[in-house]
Amino acid sequence: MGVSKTSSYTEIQIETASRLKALGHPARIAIVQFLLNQKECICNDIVNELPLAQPTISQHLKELKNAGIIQGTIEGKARCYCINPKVIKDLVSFFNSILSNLHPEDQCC
Amino acid sequence: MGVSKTSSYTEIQIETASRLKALGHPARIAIVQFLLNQKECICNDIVNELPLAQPTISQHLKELKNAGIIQGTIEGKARCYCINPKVIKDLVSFFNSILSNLHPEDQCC
DNA sequence: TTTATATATTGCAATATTACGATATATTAT
DNA sequence: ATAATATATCGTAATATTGCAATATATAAA
Repeated sequence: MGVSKTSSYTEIQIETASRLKALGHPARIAIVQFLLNQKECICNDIVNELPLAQPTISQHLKELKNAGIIQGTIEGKARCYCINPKVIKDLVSFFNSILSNLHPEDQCC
Repeated sequence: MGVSKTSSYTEIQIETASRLKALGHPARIAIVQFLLNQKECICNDIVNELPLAQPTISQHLKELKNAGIIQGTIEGKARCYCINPKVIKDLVSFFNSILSNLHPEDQCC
């Protein structure tokens, strides 16, 4: 993605961006929404649900995991992924703090 | 970003992903946070605030604008950017709906 | 032990992103 | 008209992302 200057951003800015970036792809949004509806959440099920090959799904799951959006446990030959509520709560807080810092009377456009 | 299969995602998934992607970069998070503290929000001010050249800031602003995160009006030789509250509210709803669809008792990890 | 099943990793091609210098455009000031 | 200021656009190099076939790994079944 070109030369990224991460040096002068805060840890929180970098972490938030990384989480939002992880969710910034339709396939990964779809994966998260699919996981919401599953008790048993196994990669192979997702492969049947999305128009993507198994390695691609696996890669997307890895990115969601690296960003902390999902967690996974090994269950025999299967994996069980689920959503990490804390990260989602953090993101709600992030956007709510944007909303509460908006001053409509100051808006110039 | 390689061959992206957008065909079989819903409009909402695509739109949400596009907005989150726009916010998925520390510079753009920083820009949004900077705009929150400004009445007069002019690109040149941001250039002095961030470690990025003017064309790069301009490009990031364009991406935020394309994703609907910010709006801009022309004020003489300056631009006035501000945040679009509706999009932020939509994102809060998106994450809240994830939270409300999480069933802790079903979590397998 | 062989086979089937589920997922991960590797390698690679196509494409997107990031950043910036140079330059264009457009407004304001002189 | 000319110069100064503010922002946008173009072109391009460096790097990241996306997707998949091929293959590896690891568990379970026969």
